[in-house]
Amino acid sequence: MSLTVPSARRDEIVAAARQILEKEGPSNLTMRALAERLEMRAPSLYKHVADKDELEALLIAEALRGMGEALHAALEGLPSRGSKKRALATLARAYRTWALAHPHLYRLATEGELPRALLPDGLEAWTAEPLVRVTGDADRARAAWAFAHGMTILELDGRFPPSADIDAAWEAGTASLSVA
Amino acid sequence: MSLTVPSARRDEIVAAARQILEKEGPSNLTMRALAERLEMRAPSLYKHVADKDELEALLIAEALRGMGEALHAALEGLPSRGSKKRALATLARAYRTWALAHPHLYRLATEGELPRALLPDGLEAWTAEPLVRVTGDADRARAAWAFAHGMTILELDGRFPPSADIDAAWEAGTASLSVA
DNA sequence: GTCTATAGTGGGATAGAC
DNA sequence: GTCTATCCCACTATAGAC
Repeated sequence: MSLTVPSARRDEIVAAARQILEKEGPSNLTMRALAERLEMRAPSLYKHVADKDELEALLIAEALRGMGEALHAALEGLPSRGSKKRALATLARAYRTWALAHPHLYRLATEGELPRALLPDGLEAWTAEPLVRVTGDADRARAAWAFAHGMTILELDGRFPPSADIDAAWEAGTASLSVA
Repeated sequence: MSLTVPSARRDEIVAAARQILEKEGPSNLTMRALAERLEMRAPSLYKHVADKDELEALLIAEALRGMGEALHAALEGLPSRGSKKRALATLARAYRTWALAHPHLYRLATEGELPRALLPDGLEAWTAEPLVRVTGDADRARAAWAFAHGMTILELDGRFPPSADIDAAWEAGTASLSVA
């Protein structure tokens, strides 16, 4: 099965996989369960998708598009000559909101190695673009991304104690991280 | 098998498990492989360890102790009235160095849920203590921890492009994150 | 405390007929 | 493009003898 031949059936498969992933978590996303939801037999899936890795790459691409849309949209609502610090906080809020709304998709797209060879060209960079624009510098963008990802994944993993004021920690970070 | 009954044999099992984990990664740490390394049969392991979860908790405890030692030691070498900013950078270096030296152990201890019920009381707090001391505040400590964990896990996962100047990103973050 | 034997579960993937 | 049949893999964990 070649990589990028589009097909309506395949889109249905990816949509179903996404539903399973988002609602039941990664351990329940098996080729068998996916086939069952589509009312077909598992071996038939392999006529549409090379293997599970390809399927996951298609989901990761959806995640990157979704996150990218959220981040680009967050910046659009802002005055173009406004405070960069404020823009960073806005971006951070959009990032966290998207991740908490799609925790399994967020994890899939941000944990472990990224199967770059299976992703559309330029998608990764497009997703990250708003952050680079606000920080004005690749090093600061990476620092800000690391902070946001760290906060997000630690929250998703239940690493902060119940008493922790997570909003305040985000605030402490975005207020002090340097921007352009 | 009760939780905290110490035993020499169990220490050997944990040590062997750690070797496998560190050298061959988590997917190769199976009860079978562990038994094989110890020249015994897998079922015999269950006389010493309740199950794999308990074994992993013992490894996580080792990781937290190791990281904690590295962080406490890093602060000891510093003048007690020196710059907090400088202390934060020192701590960050120690954190990163430890993680890169023990990537699989680092992942085990920082990814996913922490099995707090199976860990020694106070260990988690002791590991984090140096960071709280330097930032002087729980919110800032969490922000700094999120930054450090984000940088580390993104580096371990190969998320930064080869062209990225990871040292510079660390520097950008630690220089701007606020301290006491 | 070690063994043998094995249960029980689940997964990804392929061959070949229709 | 779908099916049936099946393979092959791997793992955790238990029962019961010694």
